[in-house]
Amino acid sequence: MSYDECLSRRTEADDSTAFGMSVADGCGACSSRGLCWSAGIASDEKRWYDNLKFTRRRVKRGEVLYHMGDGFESIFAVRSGFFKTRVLLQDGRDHVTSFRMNGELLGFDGIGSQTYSCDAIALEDSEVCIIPYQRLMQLAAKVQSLGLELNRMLSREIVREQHLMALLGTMQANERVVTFLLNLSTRLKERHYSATRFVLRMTREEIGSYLGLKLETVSRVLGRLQAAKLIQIEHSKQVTLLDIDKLNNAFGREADARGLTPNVNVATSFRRQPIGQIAAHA
Amino acid sequence: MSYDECLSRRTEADDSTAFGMSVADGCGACSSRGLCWSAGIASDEKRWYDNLKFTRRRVKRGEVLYHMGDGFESIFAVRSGFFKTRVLLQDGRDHVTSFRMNGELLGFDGIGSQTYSCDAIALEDSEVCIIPYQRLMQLAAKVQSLGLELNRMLSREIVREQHLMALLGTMQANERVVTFLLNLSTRLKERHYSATRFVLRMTREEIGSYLGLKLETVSRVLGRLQAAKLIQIEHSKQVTLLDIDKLNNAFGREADARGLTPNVNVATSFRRQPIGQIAAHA
DNA sequence: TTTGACTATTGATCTAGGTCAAACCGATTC
DNA sequence: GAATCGGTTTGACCTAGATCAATAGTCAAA
Repeated sequence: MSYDECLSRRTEADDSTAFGMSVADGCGACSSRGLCWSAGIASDEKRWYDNLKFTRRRVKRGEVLYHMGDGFESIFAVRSGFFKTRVLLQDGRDHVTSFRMNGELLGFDGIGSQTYSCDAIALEDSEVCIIPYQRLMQLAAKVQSLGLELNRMLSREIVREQHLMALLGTMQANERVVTFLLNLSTRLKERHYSATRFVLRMTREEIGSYLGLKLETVSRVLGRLQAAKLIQIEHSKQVTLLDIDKLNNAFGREADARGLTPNVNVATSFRRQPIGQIAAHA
Repeated sequence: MSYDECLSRRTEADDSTAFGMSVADGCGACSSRGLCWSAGIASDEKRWYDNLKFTRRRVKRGEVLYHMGDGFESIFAVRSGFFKTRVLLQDGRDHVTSFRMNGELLGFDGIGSQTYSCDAIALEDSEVCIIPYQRLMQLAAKVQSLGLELNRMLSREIVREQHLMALLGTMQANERVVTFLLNLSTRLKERHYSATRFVLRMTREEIGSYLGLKLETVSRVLGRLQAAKLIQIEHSKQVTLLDIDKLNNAFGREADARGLTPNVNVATSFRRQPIGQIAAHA
C-alpha cells in the first residue's frame, strides 16, 4: 500500500454527503497547513503528507462531533470553525476542558480506552478532517517521523493540561480571565488573525466553566478590565485588547505557542490587586 | 538489532553505580509486571518485552528525578517508592500535578518539547527504570503493538488530567479530598496493597496543592471525615478508610483504574452538606 | 416590530475556604 | 531532658467569589 492509498480516499462512494462528509483537498493545499502536522515532521519526509487526503465532515453550530462513550475510531483536525470539549459529571455538572480552533486536533482522549472520554461540540458552523486512527497507525508503521510527531502532539496536550491545572489550582479570577484572553490572542495570531481584536465564540458560562469560575464572575472581571481600559468589549462578544503588554505584565506572560501558560511574570505584590490599581500603576 | 539489544544493556560499563544506577532484572521478573506495560500489549507479541532490561536509578527521598527544563531523554517507570510531579510558576507558586507509585510512568511531558515541563521529586526512597525514549521508539518501529501501547498510555494520561481539571473546576473541598483518598485506595488495591489502610506519603501542603486547596483546609476536611467516623487517622499519616461505600456514596464514585474520576455518584442534595450530616444519613 | 428565548450585566448578600496566628506533636539533635 | 524543627491541628477572622435576583441587551422567528 502506498502512502497515498493508506490514508486518502478516492472512491466515488466516499465522495458522499452523508453527515455532511466530503473529500478534502490534500493537506498540501490546506490553509491550516503547517498548523496540524508539519511542525515536527522531518523535512525530508514531507512529501508523503503533502498528498494526504482526508474525508471531511461539516458540523453545525451546537452539533456534537463526538460524544463521551462513543466508540473511538478517528481523531479530527479542525479545518474551520470552533469547538469546545467538555467532560460530564454524572450528577449533571460539567466542565469545559478545551476550546479548539482551526488547525487543532480533537479526539486524543479516545485512544486509551477506545472510547471518547468527553464531548466535542461545535460553537459555530465548522468543518473537520476525519483522520481514521487505524489507518494513521498503519501509515506511522512506515513513516517513522509520523509516529514520533503523534507522540509529540499527545505530549503537548499533556503539558497544556498541566498548565491549565495549575491555573485552576493557583490563580485568582482576574489572572485566569487575562490568561485566557492572552492565550486566545496568541493562538489567533499564529493563524494570522488579529491578536488584538477577536470574537469570543463561547458564552460567559463556557468561559467560566473552562476557568473554574461562575459566569457572573467572568462578566465582572471583563467589566473591570474594560473599566481599566485594558480591553474593550462590544456587543458582549467582540473583544479588543487595548494593551497586551500591560495585560501581560499584570497577570499573563509571553504566552507560549501551546496552551495556557501558568508562568506569571509579575511582581508578587501585583497579583492580588484589583485591576484598577494595576492599570493605574503602569 | 534484536529486540533484546534494542533496549537492554548488558555491558559491564552499564553495570555501574554512578547516580545509583544498576541494571534491573528483566521486565518479565519485575514485581510491577502487568502494571507498566502489559495491559495493552498484544498477547502474541508478549515475548519481546519479557526480555527487556532497563537501567535502574535510585532516588532518595526529597531528590529530584528530573527538573523542568532538563533535556528530555528518557521516560521512567517507578519500580518502588513514591513521586510527585509539580509545575513551577515564575513567581514562586507551584502546583502539584500528580503522585506516582510503583508501576506508573513519569516523563511523558518531555516528549513534545524535548524538555521536561515539570519537576519529578521522590517523596520516599525510590527506584525507577530508565527507559531511553530513542531506543524505545527504535523498538516501536519493529514491534507495532509497542507504539500503539505508548499512544494509549499518553492518551490515558490526557484523560486523567481532564478528570483532575474537572475536579479543580467544579468540586467542593470535601469532594476533592474524598476523591483523592478513594483514588489512592483504588490504585493501592490494584497493587495488592490494602485498599482501606495506607500511609500518606505526602504532606498536607502537597495534597492541598494537588487539589487546589490550602493545607489548613485539607487538614480540616480530614478532621471532619474523622469526626464523622468515615476515616481514621493515626500520627497524621496513617489513614484507614472505615467505610468506603459511604465515602463513595457521599462524594466519590467507583474510582476507575486511572486517575481521579470526577463522576460523582450522589444525589445533588448531598453534595453541599457538611460531612457530619452525610455520615448521619447513611 | 413585536415576541420570546437566550445571554449578559449589575447589585446585594452570603459563605466556603483562605489567611493569620497560636499551639501541638513527634522526631531528631545537642 | 531541653531545644529545635518540620509538619499538623485548631481557632478567629476575613474576603474572593458564589449565590440570588432584577434588569437589560441581542438575535431570530413570527
